[in-house]
Amino acid sequence: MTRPPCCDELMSVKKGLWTPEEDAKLLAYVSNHGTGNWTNVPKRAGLKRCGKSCRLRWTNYLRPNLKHEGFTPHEEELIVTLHANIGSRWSVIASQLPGRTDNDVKNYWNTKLSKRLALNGIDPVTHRPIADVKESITSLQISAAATTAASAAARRCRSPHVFANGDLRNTHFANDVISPTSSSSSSSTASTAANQNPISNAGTPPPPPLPDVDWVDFLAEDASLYLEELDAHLASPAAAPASTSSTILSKAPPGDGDGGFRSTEEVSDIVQGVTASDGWSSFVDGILNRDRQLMSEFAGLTPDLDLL
DNA sequence: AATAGTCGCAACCGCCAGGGG
DNA sequence: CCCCCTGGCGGTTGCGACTAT
Repeated sequence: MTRPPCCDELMSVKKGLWTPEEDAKLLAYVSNHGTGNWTNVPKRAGLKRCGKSCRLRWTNYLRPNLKHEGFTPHEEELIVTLHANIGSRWSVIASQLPGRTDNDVKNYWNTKLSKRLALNGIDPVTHRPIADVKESITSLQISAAATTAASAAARRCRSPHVFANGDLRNTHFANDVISPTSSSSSSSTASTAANQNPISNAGTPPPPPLPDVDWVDFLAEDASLYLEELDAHLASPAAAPASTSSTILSKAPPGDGDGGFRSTEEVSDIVQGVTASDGWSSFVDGILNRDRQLMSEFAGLTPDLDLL
């Protein structure tokens, strides 16, 4: 049943970093024959590499017109904005950044932007202020206490649940052992859940939390890593509300952390909004307004859901 | 100067969708 | 219509470079 490997494992396929000689061979082959039919590329180019590896090397490193310098503030804005609107669709995001690959964008997000968002009081998963998340947790706990009678019915449903407004308030993994070992890993886990199950039960009331394993538990644990910084941030007289901060890391479009799909046209609109904007505030306002408009038009619905 | 810890990037892995036979 | 191959995608890992002690 398992799919055979893309490369003949009997043949000694080299792994790891590419040498300049290998790069030269691949470049020479592609310049002569073009891209495509990657499975035959290693043999024809005289490389002891997997075809997939060749394609990746070309796409992420050797391809012409790739930028290898650092990301500009404008690119950062674009990444954060698009991530807030479409989630971790790195290829879509990268397509809006000339010279950048999805791997570049993904790495930059994972290593820099998500951490900076967290440090500035924005949950990198939902793009909402941590204060809102804290409030959600509190209200959830109150709600949970009042609705324990319904928990038996909810126990039968294993999918993460998201409120119709996009808030990820009550995701649980009844049969999964969630044991976050670091903020980045747990963030990644939550991100995956949020993005792969966007508004999975829109229109239906969220079930109450389960007493055994509740995602809020580890969210709270995870969030605690930077809640102190958030409190300090909010306590500071100079601190602006997170959603109006002039820094890139403070943007928090309301009610949309679901990673719901946006069409190419909508992505382009977002990009144009960033490009046309002469200031972060107007840019943010534009995004927020558009987000509110979309959420009101398609409350609780996403094309992903429509496909189900 | 040596060592441990952290960071960032490159590459790999597994899954999935689309297209062709 | 079905199966298989290929390419694409997102998540994860490995490792070298850098920094702090």
